Amino acid sequence: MGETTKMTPAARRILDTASELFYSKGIHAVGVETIASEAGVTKKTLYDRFGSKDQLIVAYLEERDQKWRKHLFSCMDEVPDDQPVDKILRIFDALENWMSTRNKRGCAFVNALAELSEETHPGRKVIIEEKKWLKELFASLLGQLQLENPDPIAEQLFILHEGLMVTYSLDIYERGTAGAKETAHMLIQSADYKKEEA
Amino acid sequence: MGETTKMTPAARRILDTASELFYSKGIHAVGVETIASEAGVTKKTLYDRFGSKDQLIVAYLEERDQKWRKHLFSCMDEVPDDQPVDKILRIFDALENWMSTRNKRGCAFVNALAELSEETHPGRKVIIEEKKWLKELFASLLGQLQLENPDPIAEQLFILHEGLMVTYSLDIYERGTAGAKETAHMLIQSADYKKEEA
DNA sequence: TTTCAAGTAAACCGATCGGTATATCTTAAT
DNA sequence: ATTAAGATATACCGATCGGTTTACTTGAAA
Repeated sequence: MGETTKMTPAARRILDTASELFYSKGIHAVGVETIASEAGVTKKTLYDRFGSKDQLIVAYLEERDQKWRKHLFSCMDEVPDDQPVDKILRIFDALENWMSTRNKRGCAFVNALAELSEETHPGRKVIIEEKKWLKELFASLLGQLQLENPDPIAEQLFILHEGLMVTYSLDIYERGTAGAKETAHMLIQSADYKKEEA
Repeated sequence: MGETTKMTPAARRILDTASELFYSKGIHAVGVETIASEAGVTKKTLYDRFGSKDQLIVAYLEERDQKWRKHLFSCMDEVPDDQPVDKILRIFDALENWMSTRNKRGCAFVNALAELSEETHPGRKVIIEEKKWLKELFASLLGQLQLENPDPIAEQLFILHEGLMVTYSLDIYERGTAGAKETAHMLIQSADYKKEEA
């Protein structure tokens, strides 16, 4: 199910239903029978459109990845391109908004990775690529500053981001993501700038 | 299965087998039949000792919690009680050691929480208590310093810890936990100390 | 007007799920 | 010597798992 592929109305309903159930109940805990009936569709239609449960899982992960990136960019687009520090901090704003609306059960990718233990499952690649992409996003934004060595800082920002995401569902924070944003700011400020001479 | 309860040899084998399988394959992906046969035990013995799969899951989580705390304390005990900063940093050493030996698939508690979606499942309490306990451990160690407001820092250390743990299995770090330890140190140093006057 | 993709309805498949039942054996404590 | 706990072996239970099959209907494009 490629990025620009138009889905049939039934396929759309199936994927929407599966996405919600996979995230809220877990992948293995939800059967195809349940998905089909909740979507108001027969099992045959589900298999005609998606081929197998595994492929439906992959479609779920790919679409969630797309939606998250889109949300992220729409938040970051509000800050001008020549202010990379603010853009980085905006990622944490985007996360807060994302979590409070459609992320009550932690990180969908981390959760899915916990269930997809088979090394060869195609869903794993989607997940790992998503994580690498985010880490690289931090790195490329830091790269716009004149930092001596942006990668270690990008790594810490990424860890901070992931930690915040997985622990958010524990409901133990009073200040939301504000604290993490301050930590992120501190991390950026702690970096050494390139020496201009030579 | 309380902390000091002596298990029968069969029960011991069952729990060991279940722990390894639950962690490596996921909870829902492993059936009681598999656990019993891998442990060299009949299903009846499993049910005689643990009552149900859910109770076996709880025993798994409780024991893993105990082992982790034991490991943590044995690492922290090597640094004197009057050096709380080093004790905090030692938590990150303990984490590195723990992860490289028995944590190749991320955080067992986060993974289990992803699969236990039912709000009433007794395993959820074990997990959430474990996370709260760790956050409080950071807070109490910071409390030994004369900090103005230790809780927000404890929160950030906790997020850092969790982020490192869940992302470790992605195999994208070259320096292991060293970077996170530096971030932790920076966080502690950033805190304001209590004003001595008044 | 024909054709074809998209859909419904419902039965069916072997395998596995968590859990129970019955009957027998071994071993250590009373 | 007797009892009771811990264990084995094995068959069984209804329910659900992912997936397939056959037959029929609908709607829009060629």
